[in-house]
Amino acid sequence: MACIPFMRYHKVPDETIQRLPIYLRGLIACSEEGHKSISSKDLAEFLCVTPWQIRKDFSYFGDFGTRGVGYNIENLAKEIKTILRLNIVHRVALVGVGNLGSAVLAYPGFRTYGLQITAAFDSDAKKIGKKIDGVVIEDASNIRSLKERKMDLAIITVPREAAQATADALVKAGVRGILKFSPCYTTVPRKVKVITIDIAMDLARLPYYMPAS
Amino acid sequence: MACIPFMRYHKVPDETIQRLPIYLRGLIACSEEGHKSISSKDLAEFLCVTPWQIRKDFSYFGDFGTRGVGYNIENLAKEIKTILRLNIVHRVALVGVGNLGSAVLAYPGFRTYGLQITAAFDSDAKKIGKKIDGVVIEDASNIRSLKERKMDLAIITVPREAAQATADALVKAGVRGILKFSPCYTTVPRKVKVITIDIAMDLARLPYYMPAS
DNA sequence: CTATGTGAATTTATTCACAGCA
DNA sequence: TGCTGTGAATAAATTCACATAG
Repeated sequence: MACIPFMRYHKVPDETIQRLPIYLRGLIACSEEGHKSISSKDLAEFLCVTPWQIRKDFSYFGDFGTRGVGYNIENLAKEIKTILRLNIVHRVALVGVGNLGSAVLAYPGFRTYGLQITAAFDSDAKKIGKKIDGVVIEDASNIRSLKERKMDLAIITVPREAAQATADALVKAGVRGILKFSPCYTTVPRKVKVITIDIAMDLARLPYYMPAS
Repeated sequence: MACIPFMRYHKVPDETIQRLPIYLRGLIACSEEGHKSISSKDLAEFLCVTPWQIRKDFSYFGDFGTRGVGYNIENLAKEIKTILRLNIVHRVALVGVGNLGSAVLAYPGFRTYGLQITAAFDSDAKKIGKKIDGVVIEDASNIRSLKERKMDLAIITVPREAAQATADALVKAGVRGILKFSPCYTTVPRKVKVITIDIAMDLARLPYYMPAS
């Protein structure tokens, strides 16, 4: 009950957490179109989901709307940010400045959520000291400095073989959230959350849905 | 019943389909370690899932194991590939050769699943004709040629604003499976499957799981 | 005796229907 | 009256327990 803020009586499904950033993205888009208020019905239509799904998801955390009216967009966005702990700016470290790592480093989409990559590491001596998108590449052995730099979020874009060692180093440096692009399982302490994006795997399940040509 | 091959009486959960590539990845890894046969218990341990989950997932499609023994790795891998329609090599088109697109173009992980990017498109005249990872960048207007080139899988790595138009062009060219990195919803005909990878969104839900520092 | 395959039980998530408030 | 918030009903996925085959 007490360990997660804003949680009400019921346990929050992980699916709900996955949907919150979608809602946030939608609200920000609506806000940019100049709207101040929106009903669950309209937001649902905009995002191609159902109104009751939206209302149920919010109900786990509090009463954010006004009956008969709808939701104040700015306020609701702020509430979601607070739930997701995105109400503060997070500085993120990236390990593995190869093709994919460089692209992620330059990816503009993080700003929407108040996330910014402010450190990059690689083990290739030729890359150390170079600057990509304003971030100086440091030697991988410097990962340990993340503790005193108070950075606890990281992105892993190293080859599969190096993923476990990288995760170990990050955990040792106090990192507690990892977004990993390496296609493998990685063992971490219970308190550390790892989310894996496996690009090839996602592409690989597309043909299943495509009836024979 | 008839439209999806290998399906048995029960409806197959989408979660099962999402897990099949994980099993495949694990089997390939085991095979490379020289193993010929494996039990659901050992495979489960290796992949950090449960044995009954694995057995249940396979049971939707057929009897692939031998009671008292386990599964023949090579055979099971072949069965999964057939289910996912990965038993043939798929040629994939990529649209949007920016930072992320270039990285995806050079990504080595697709080979595991018999997927290869053999066409790349961009609307920036300065990029047309250049070669990245052996693939010549073509003008986006050439997307229409995908029909006669018999390519029905595509990756979208264009900015959000261009995603819908790109998807429209791809669908018009006969593409029926799309892996999209653009963070937005895209409308496509029912028969077309879109899988979205939203990098920022995945990073954005990490802080939720991290107890206050 | 071992490990699969699967109906049944359980748990979990989604959908509904409507009470309750502006 | 309109739209939220939520317990109850439904649907779905996971887990279990055991019959079955090698």
